[in-house]
Amino acid sequence: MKTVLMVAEKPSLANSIATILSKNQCSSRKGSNGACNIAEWTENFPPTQEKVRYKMTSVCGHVMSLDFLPKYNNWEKTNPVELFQGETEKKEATPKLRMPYFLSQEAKGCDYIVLWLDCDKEGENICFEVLDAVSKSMKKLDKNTVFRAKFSSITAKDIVAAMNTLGEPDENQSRSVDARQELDLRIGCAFTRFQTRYFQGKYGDMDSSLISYGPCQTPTLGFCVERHDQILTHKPETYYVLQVQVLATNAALNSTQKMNIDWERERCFDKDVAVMFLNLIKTENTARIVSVTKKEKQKEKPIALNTVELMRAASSGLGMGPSHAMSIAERLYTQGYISYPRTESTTYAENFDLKDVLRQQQNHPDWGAECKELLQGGKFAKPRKGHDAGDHPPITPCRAAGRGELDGDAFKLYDYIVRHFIGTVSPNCKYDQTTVKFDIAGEEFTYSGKKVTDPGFTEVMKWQAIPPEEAIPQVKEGERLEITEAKLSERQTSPPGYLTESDLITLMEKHGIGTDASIPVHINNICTRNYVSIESGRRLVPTHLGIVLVHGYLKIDPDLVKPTMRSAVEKQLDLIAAGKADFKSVLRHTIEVFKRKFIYFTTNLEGMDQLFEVHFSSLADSGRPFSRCGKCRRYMKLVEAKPKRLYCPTCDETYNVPQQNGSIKLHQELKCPLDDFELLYFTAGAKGTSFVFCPYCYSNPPFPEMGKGVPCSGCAHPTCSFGVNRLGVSGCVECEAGVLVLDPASIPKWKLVCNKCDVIVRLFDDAAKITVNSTEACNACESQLIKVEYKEGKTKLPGEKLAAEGCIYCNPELNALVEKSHAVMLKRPRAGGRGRGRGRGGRGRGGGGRKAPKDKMAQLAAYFV
DNA sequence: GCAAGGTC
Repeated sequence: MKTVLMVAEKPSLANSIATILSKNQCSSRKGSNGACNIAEWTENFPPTQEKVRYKMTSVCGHVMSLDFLPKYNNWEKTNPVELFQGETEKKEATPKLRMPYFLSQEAKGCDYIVLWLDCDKEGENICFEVLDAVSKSMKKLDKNTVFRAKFSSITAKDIVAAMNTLGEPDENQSRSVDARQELDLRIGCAFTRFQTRYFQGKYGDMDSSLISYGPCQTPTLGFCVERHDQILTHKPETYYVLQVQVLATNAALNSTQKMNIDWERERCFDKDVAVMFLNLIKTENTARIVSVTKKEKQKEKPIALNTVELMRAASSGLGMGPSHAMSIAERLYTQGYISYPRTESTTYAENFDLKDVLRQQQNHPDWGAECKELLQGGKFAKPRKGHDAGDHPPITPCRAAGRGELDGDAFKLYDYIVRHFIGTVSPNCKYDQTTVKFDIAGEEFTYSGKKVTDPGFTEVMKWQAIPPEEAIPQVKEGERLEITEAKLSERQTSPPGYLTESDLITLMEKHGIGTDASIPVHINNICTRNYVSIESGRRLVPTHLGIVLVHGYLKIDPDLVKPTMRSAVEKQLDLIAAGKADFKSVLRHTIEVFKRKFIYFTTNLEGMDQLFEVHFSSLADSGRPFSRCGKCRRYMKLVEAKPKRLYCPTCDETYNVPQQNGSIKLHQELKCPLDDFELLYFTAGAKGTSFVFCPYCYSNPPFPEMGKGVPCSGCAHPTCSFGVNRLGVSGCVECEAGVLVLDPASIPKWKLVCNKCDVIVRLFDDAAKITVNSTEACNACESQLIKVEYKEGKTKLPGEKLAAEGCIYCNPELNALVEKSHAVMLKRPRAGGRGRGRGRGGRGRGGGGRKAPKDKMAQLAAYFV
């Protein structure tokens, strides 16, 4: 029997499609990468009309992603303009998943392949990534063996229809995605590298380690700054409002009611004119009722919920950021509480059982009553028609969850999704609107009120309810009401507020900036890059850095920040997708345009730089004198703003320092024997890691194997008293390559620190002195011997001994005073973590955990022999 | 260390 491999875009879809096509008769197993499932069954294959074995699996989004060749990785050596031509390569998008390998394994011996990727351009592109991965292991790959399934919803009807009308993948659409990837990469990286290096080399207080540019993030920032500018340029204007109060008397009830009526002209900017109107009104004692009208009105219920609306509601109503909301939604989905949360569609599938969803919720303490009312009270109303994007159905609840079942934010979001769903199948909210029109000396005034006749969906979506207003008194046309007060009120026009996150999402959606899945990422980006901060009410307030950047682009080349740029590029890409333009020529032309823009930008940068100068201080004026430079012997300054660094004003050079939280101090005014720079000591507190480092070597490793950002404990210098050759004790008890090195400054909480991972080994508390005997190793385990000395009265050695020398693993007296742990706050615990230390001491021999340290020492020392 | 796009 022949075999058909079928691939969907994500595991959940593979499961749904397999269940539908096999009529729930498939077996299922976990894939070798731990993320994907493989479902199998036997059934007829429409294109060839033969019985085949089906194998349905999936990828997890893109298999590959585009990047530059490694030779372009060095920011110092690569001129950013080269990035418009530099060679690129496709790399595995998520190496951890080993997706190409997984696909090629599963494709072995398969005769046909059916591609069930999402029916959009990205999906089409993933089709070809999949084909590439299986090309070598499938029996044959041609027009007769490769099929593309085109479906518009995940319903049995659609999926079966797609299976019966298989087509072929669309290379043009896929190529348009290739083009987009390449453009985004080249443009983003060129601008980002250029402006990061330029401004970081000049200013010391920008507090941002990366000044990024991107075709989506920059326009997103642009929206926030545009609003900021509107606020700043707003000039308050004084205007005047006529305020009139009349008295309605209800003889039957023997009651009166005061009514503030609204002037039809609303406001007037000229004081003299306003005073004239007031004087005119004052000529009358009564207001004549011209008309009383009552109209039945409706407030429309919502359309079905999609991702963007969910994010908006979460931000404005629940105070949750879009990223946070989506990660919760994802969890609710995988736990089976809601349907797939990433969708553009706002219309339910025709055969979707809406009432069944209501039935699931009808016993819920919070909204069960409303569900019953819809089901049994005959109030159920057909949902409004929205948009069908052909991707996934709208977001709906899948099963009932009690308040205690989900934690705080998860329940809040779930609560919203359920209420929104119930709202969509509820009647509209109906109310009567009564409007009373008045005439006073020829000027028109109105008073209106709403009275709810049927709350409809607002019963369950309470925040949408029409607030109860004062009832309209029983008044009649022609009646005259006494004017009890008439005055002029002086007010001022006020600026708009800063953009709310919800406004921003709307703007992004409107201009096609990002997609439902990437909108939260772009918003996150502009926050973490320190371009905007989120203030109360989730409003986005741009920082100095964000404002200066956008103003700079506007000065030099507004295209760089305008939202229209993205859509212009997408139009070009659509030509490729439609087969109307050649991939290569569109790409070449667009790259050329942006390269010119880039060159123009870099040669006209003074425009932007002038703005930076106003807001930021030069490197020379930043930081405090700290340690001596090895080249000029003068003091360098420690700049604390991100990225933390040392700057030598004399040499005009900067040097990297550790970026982790912790403190940096001078290390006993000692110098690196290689370059004469003063040594520094970094410590993340008593429980954290600590090490000695040379600021020059830290940025410019003296030995190729040392790498950047390596402290003295990783330095193979043969005689320096801080190198691994003098302070190294043994191989790390956990990681492969690390060596445990004595921290010579850790007195009295002595510790060994791994020079590769976050293991620390605390030993000999309160000892006065600890030294590593770098010439003598333990016969049994090959660790270097350690000598410990205590002051009188402090010793913990047996028999009140004041000093001892031996192996800290094999000598039981010493081993008893050794304790292993992890440095806190530096790394997250490893996945599937191997516990936090194994209690007292690394065990002696035979534990199998420790590696022979001597080889490593020998390797390092070999450099100098 | 850069982008944006999928998704886990």
